[in-house]
Amino acid sequence: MLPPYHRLDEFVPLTSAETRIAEGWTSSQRSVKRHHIIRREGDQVSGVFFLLKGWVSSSVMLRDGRRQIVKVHLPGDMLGFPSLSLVHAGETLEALTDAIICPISNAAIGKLLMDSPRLATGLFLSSQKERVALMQNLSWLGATSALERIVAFLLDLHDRAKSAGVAMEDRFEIPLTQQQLGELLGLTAVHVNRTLKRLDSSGLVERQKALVRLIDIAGLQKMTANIAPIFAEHDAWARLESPSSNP
Amino acid sequence: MLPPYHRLDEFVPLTSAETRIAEGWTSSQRSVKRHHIIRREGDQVSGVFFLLKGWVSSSVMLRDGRRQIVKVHLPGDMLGFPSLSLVHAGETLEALTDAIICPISNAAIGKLLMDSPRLATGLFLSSQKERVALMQNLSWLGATSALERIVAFLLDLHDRAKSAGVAMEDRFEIPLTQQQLGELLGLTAVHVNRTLKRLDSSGLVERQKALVRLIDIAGLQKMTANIAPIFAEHDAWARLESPSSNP
DNA sequence: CGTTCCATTGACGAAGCTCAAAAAAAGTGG
DNA sequence: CCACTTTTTTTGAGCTTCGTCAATGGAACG
Repeated sequence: MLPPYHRLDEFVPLTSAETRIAEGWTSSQRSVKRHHIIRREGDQVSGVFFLLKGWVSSSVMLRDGRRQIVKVHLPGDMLGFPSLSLVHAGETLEALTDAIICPISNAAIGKLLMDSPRLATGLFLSSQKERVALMQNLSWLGATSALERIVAFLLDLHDRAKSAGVAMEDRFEIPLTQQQLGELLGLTAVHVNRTLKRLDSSGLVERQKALVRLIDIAGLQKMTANIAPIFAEHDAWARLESPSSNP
Repeated sequence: MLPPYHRLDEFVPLTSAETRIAEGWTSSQRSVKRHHIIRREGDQVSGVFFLLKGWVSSSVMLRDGRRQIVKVHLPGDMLGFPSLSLVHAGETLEALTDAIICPISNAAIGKLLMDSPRLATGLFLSSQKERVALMQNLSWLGATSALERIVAFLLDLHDRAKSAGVAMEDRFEIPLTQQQLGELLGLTAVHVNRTLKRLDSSGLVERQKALVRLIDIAGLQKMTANIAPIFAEHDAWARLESPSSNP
């Protein structure tokens, strides 16, 4: 059975047969420990994963050892889709916490794309949404200060974590070291630390270990007003009108 | 008829019926002048576009006026797909040169996704490839110097321009102002200028107006050795094995 | 032929990086 | 549960890259 936070029918209502296919993914569950590399950049792409529980990072490595975390995945996310277009994976998937993933083979994805157009459309649109998120992140890295970036990240992640059911109304745990935060935001760990300290002393945020409490969300949002996306309603989505789009 | 540089069957061989659908896209061609805004961020999403001729940029705007160019599109590219997941477009499409685009309606895309699984799979994988490119760009912005970034961009764009048939073996025209280059690479126009001058004087590159000549491609590649993707063969792609994947 | 856009350059300032070290926390084997 | 190691956070000092502001000349364009 799919967890309550699954988002497969976010874009397209599914038939019951299609829902069964999606539920079938969860029949093979794999537990992975924190820090475990689920798939390394360069590995053969044998399929993708559905993230049932836990947090997973997706990152790109540079030859000199630096790396860029490109996405922090939460329960309900699909992992590894970009690499479907490559022979060798272009991203490393690493468990940030103990996690449960459900492997889905290339063949299963291929069959789905051929035989389940509604499900395929859902995955297609969900991938486009990920592209929008990447574009947004790109604009953060390219055009904003460290403080804006960190605040924007906290707010965005908090929203997503709430949707995924892993955050309280005003607080949540972020299983990322400051080093990793830096790799995500394009900053050094030292500068992440200084910026977080500055945030602490502003009184808008409170930290105890990995637990982050957003004391004044409105105040934080004001800080990112300049860099907020102009249009990004996350609650309403286009439907592709088509004669056969209702089950 | 599709231009020779179309890449729709890069991932999946198409049936002749599907090829006809793709060719049908080019039946409605729209000419747009340089600087014309094809679609502005926030506009209703009525469809996508196939870029038949010319260069188009895709950018994200921040409220304070700064903007981030997230992609420079070349002939043969599909434009506007990410926004299919949104009601209001999340990206601005602007013609960098005089261009010819072919509008494709939401309904046509919806029909295609429902009725032409092979074509849909091609679009799906091509979108995943775009995600990989975005991830790569993210790592450039997050973890590299201005010089590395500019050189990496020149090499990457030159490759793509050659594939699209708009570049010679060692030179091509880049219809971007230094301001736009800055918006693409997360730098100020002033710093782009200084860095380009530095490149000039290194003798690896020669510029006359928009015409750029890569004098020593191997030397340039060496400069980006540290930031080159570890795995990124652009000439071999995964096939999703499936009983029905051969026409 | 003036107006506007674009490239170029200089002087200066600031955000963020490097190096280094110490304190705190987390993991580990017995 | 304790000693020990390793990782992570925190802080300081100095430096570099890149940004800001401002001005000039040249090219493009109506």
